[in-house]
Order: sequence, then C-alpha cells, then structure tokens
Amino acid sequence: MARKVSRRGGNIVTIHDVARHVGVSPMTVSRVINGEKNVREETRQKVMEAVEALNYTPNLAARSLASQDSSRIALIYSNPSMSFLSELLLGILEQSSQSGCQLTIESCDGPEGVADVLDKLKATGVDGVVLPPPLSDSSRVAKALKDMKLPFVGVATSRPSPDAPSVSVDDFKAAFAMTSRLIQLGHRRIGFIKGNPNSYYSQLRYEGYVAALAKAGLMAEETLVGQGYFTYRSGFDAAETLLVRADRPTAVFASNDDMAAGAVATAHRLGLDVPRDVTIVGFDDTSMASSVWPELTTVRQPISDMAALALKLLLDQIKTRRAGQTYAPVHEIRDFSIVERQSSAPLGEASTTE
Amino acid sequence: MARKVSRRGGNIVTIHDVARHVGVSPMTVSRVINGEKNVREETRQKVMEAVEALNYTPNLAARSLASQDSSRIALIYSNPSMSFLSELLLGILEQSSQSGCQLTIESCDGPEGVADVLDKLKATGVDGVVLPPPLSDSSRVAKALKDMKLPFVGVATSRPSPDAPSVSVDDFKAAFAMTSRLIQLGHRRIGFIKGNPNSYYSQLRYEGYVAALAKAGLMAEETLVGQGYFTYRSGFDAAETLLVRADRPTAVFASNDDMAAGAVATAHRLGLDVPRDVTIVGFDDTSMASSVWPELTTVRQPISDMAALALKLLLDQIKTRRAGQTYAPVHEIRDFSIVERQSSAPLGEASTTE
DNA sequence: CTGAAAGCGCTTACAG
DNA sequence: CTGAAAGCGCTTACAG
Repeated sequence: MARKVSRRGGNIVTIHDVARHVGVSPMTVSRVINGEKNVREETRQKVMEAVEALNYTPNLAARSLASQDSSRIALIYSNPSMSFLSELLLGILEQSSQSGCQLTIESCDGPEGVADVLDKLKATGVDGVVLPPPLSDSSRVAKALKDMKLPFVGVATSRPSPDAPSVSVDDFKAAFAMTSRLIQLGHRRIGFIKGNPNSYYSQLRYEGYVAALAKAGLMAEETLVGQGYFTYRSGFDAAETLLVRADRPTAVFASNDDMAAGAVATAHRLGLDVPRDVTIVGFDDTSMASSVWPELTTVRQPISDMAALALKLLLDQIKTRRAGQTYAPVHEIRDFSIVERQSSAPLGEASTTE
Repeated sequence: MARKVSRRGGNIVTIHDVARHVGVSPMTVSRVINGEKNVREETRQKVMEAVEALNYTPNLAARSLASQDSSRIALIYSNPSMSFLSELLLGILEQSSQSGCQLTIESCDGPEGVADVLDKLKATGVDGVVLPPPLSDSSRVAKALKDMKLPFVGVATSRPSPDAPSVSVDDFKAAFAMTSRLIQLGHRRIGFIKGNPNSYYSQLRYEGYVAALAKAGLMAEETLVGQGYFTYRSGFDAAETLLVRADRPTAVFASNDDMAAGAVATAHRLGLDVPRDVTIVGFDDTSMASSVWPELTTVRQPISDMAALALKLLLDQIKTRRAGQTYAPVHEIRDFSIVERQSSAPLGEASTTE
C-alpha cells in the first residue's frame, strides 16, 4: 500500500524524520524552523542541514491546525482597472502562498455593494479583508468592517482608516514630482486628467499637480483639466476635449495609466504624434503602461510589493488580536519613482526615439 | 483566556458541536458534509439543519491534514497577455479557495525557462502544475513534467498532451466562425494578424480564418496577413503594414484582443475610423476588449471558467493517482461565442452606433 | 536549552 | 446506515 507516499511524489518527510536524522526531538526541529531563540547554535546548524538534506518542508495544514493559526483572507475589489488588479493579485498570491493563508476573492459594485459581500463572507467565515482602491478609501466600508470586528487592511489608500493598517504611496508627492518633471522638460501648458471624484487619492494627485504648477509660478487653468474616472474610455474622452483646441496643452498628465493609454489613443486619432506633438504621462506603472505604444512615462507604484506587505500586516493584526493584545495600526508609505519611457519628451524637441 | 475564540470572531463551531446538536456521531456529520451516500435521509436533513443553524464551516486545515489531501498547486506562466493572465487568475483563485488547495505562482521566460522553475518547485514541494499558453502548448514542457511525474493540466491548449487533462476551446472553429461572420457582414478583403508562430493555437486560428475564406470562395491573400506576437505592440505594428495600403482590407481579424487593441490604435493614428473605415475584431474577450474604445467585437473564450475547471481536473488527477489508480486524462472543450461590440460593422455602412 | 504529553478538527479504516 | 478508535503533522503549554 502506498499510504505513505507523499503529495510530492516521494515519501513524506515529516518533522519526525528530521528529528531522528539529527538525534533531537521534533520540538527542537520545530523551534529551529520557526526561528525561535532558545536553541543552541550548534543544534540549530545541524537541524538546518538535515532539513536541507532531507528536503523537508513543513506541512502547512498540520501547522495551521496545531497553531490554530489558519486564516481565511478575502480580497474584495470593486471595478478597479484590470491591470491594477492583476498586479495586486500577483503580490497577494505570492504572500498568501508564503504565509499559508487561504485566499478568497469577491467583487462588488462599489462601496454600496460591500454590505452584501460582507454578509456572505460572514456566513462563510473569514478572518480578514484586503481592500484595494476605491474601497480602501471608503469610510463607509471601513465602518462596516469595524462594526463586524473584522480586521482589514487598505492597499494604495490615501486616507487610511485609523483603525486599520495600510500601505500606500504619497500620491500628492508623486503627482507633484511628475508635474515638476514635465515642467523641467520645458512644458508650461500642462493638462491633467482627473480620476474618479469619489476617490480621495484622485483628489491628492490633482492637488500635487496644482502645487507643482504653483511652485513654478504657473496657474492651473481650468480648461486644461479634464474629468476622468480611471478608465481607458474616460481618458480617451477627456483627452479629446483637451487636445482638439488650438491652444492645446503640450503635455497631459493622466492620473492613471488606463486613462493615459486612452489619451494616447485620442492623440493618435487626432493626428498628433506622441511625444513629438504632445507628451502624455500616466500613474501606477501597471502592465498597461508598457503594453501600449509608445510605452508610457509614468509614476511607478510598486503595487505587487505593496499588496504583499498589506497582506502581511493584516496577518500580523489577526495574530495580535487572537493573542488578545490590541493592535496598533501601521501605516506604511512606500517610495514611488518616475519611470521615463517613450511617451514624454522635452518641449519642442522632435521625436528622435528610435 | 480566549483560547477557544475562533478565527471568525465567534466561538469555533466544530464538527463535534454539530454532532452533539443533532445527537449523532461526528462521523455521521462528516459523511453528510462530504456528500457520502450511506446516510439516512432523515439524519441527513437534521445534520444539514444543524450545520445551517450553527453556521458551521469545516476547518480546511484539519480536513486536508486528516485526509492527507492537501495539495500545493503551482501556476507557471510565461509572458502571456496580462489581461489574459488576470482572467485566468480570477478563475483559478475562485476554485482554489473552494477546493482548499494552496496556490503558488511562478513566472518564467518561455518554455526554456521552465526547467529552472521546476527545479525550484521540486525543492519546495508541489503536487501539480497548471499551464496556460504558451507553455501549455510546449511538448518540451510536457515532457519535463512527465519525467518528474508531476501531474499537470493545460488551459487553453490546442495541442493537449496525451498524458495530461486539458480545457480548451476549438480555436479553429472559433476563428472560422468569426471570419464567417465578417464575410456575412459583407467584408471580402479581410486581413488577419497572426499570433506567435511558436504557438499551435495561433496556427489553428489562422487556419480557421483561411478555411472560412475558402468556403466563401475567397483567397487568403498573403499581403493581407500580418505577423504578430500576441502583444499590443505587435498588433499595432502589423496593422500598420496592412492599413497604409491603398487597397487595405475593410476588416482585420487580430487573433487576440491585445493585438486587436493595438490595431485599433494604429487605425486611429492613420486617421481611420473604427468601424466606419475598417472593422477590427479580436479573440479571447479579455478585459482589454471592453476597456478599449471602440469596444472590441471578439471571440469569447470563458477563460475564468476554463481555468477553474482545469484546476478541478488537476485536483482529480492528483487524487486518483494518490489512490494508486491510473488516471485517464480528460480533454474538455468549452464553447466559445462571438460577442459583437462597437468595433465591427457591415461593409460600407456608416458608423451609426450611439 | 531541550523534551514528553496532549490536542488542533477532521477523516480513514474498521467494526457492527 | 452508524459509531469508536486511531492518526494526519504539527505546535502549545508545561516540565525539567
């Protein structure tokens, strides 16, 4: 009978095998694996070697059962840009497989739809929730979660809930930096495409743009600002209004990549070359930014990393709570960077790229 | 001490609680939950009610530990379209959270890079692998996996390995149907943008196009066929060659959505209206198809569902093997459909949409 | 710094 | 059709 045949195709290597191999108790092996302090250095070495030699990997199921530590985490998203979502997913998955937690994903229609999802999750049993924008910005959602006493974490939130941890980028500063860069390239008439007005981070990006203009002694002309909703289509439409004018801007800063990609499409349709006739830049650096042509100059937000970290913080929070301690929410700010690609150029300079 | 406080915020409800509530043994409850036959209908009812009433959910960790049934599944992908990947991820995640398996994702650079990933996975311990295209088409990858005796499943494969299950759509038939539809709309000069020549399904889509033309008594003109690589950029470039010509095609069938989106961008850049001046259609119906403007008419492949089913088949396979039985690979064919949106129109008809 | 005992919540294999 | 026993692989809590 092949009962002891492992799921890895060989024989199962358990903590007992390692223990026997080294000549210690399973307990000691457990301690080494979990990086606990009270183990003699020499013993630790030997155990490590045995783990290596036997190619041992802990059984996650056993571990979480024994430690009562298994967590079911739900990622609730609402109509974000798909490219944003994929980056996020990649990061979350990485982390969840490392942490050995069970991941569920649920979609809903905006903050209003969250209640239903929450009911469902309550029935199924979830230990924590990861909230990407725009949900992460909704105080309403935060309140609902708080009422349920369900731990959660916000990713890419500009207005983190005081009760929950969050991971984000300084949207104001990033937009300020990007706008400054455009000014440095010689642009003076710089358009802006806003994101969804309900999102606070959308607001912050706009304010960063205005502040950078002001610092350079420029005015934010209302006619150079278009209203978008973070979708390709909205960028496409908003850009049209900005670009058909005779005194069109020489650069357009769309506040996410999807809208920037839409703006590029519009520019092309209007017979404008990017970046020769108009510079167009985005925000996020999702896959969209480098799949479009010309590839977008954009503000890079390390979405995957941020998502991974967010999940980690959530798990910490859950652990702390289980231990009966109170959890002090951490608000992590990640660095952004400006990635220059082919969609931007100094003012008046002919496109020479390739 | 809050030791018995559940991860769900209330007290843990275990199989014993349910059993006590009904007045049966835990064993009986287990049987009901797992849908086994040998339970009296009346007992089953009562158990079900108790499960409902107590809001019981089985502990996945305990279950997989007891049944020795936990599975670690790796999704290995190589540079697919990001939008395709997200759809896939969504489906896989749905299923993995339902089946309670542990998911890992790994990326690599094409079939050549798989060896490294496999080594890594071998060390970590994995029970099965999900392979999306183009990896799912590579006999080399299939061989490597087979040599490792690692179960795998192909998603969206046109050339399924005889040793592994697969879930796909009939690419030939789908391309045939789409091309026929274009012909039906009055188009006679129909261009085609091929996908990566290494992919067999790319080949099949092309053959479907040619066959449909032939059936209508049309020739596949070589000058109407462009070479792409399934990327936005390649569609953008290939479309240029097709559309700058005076005798340009009136419709272009790009063999995936990313390329179709690129082709639309090119059309716009050349001052052509879509669909008034040229109809452009895609394949897959990823989020790209409906985020671009005009939204793409395309062949819908139910990617999420296919991925979910694929994972299920993989899990079945693993289970069967563990039971020591031999597994006969199933090759599932899903239905495609043609989704008509704004990027296509009858020949010569002015754009009247909206 | 290390170990023996008990138990996490479920299922398998056996007995009735 | 139903149940009592044993065990999955690990960790917690206690003892030394």
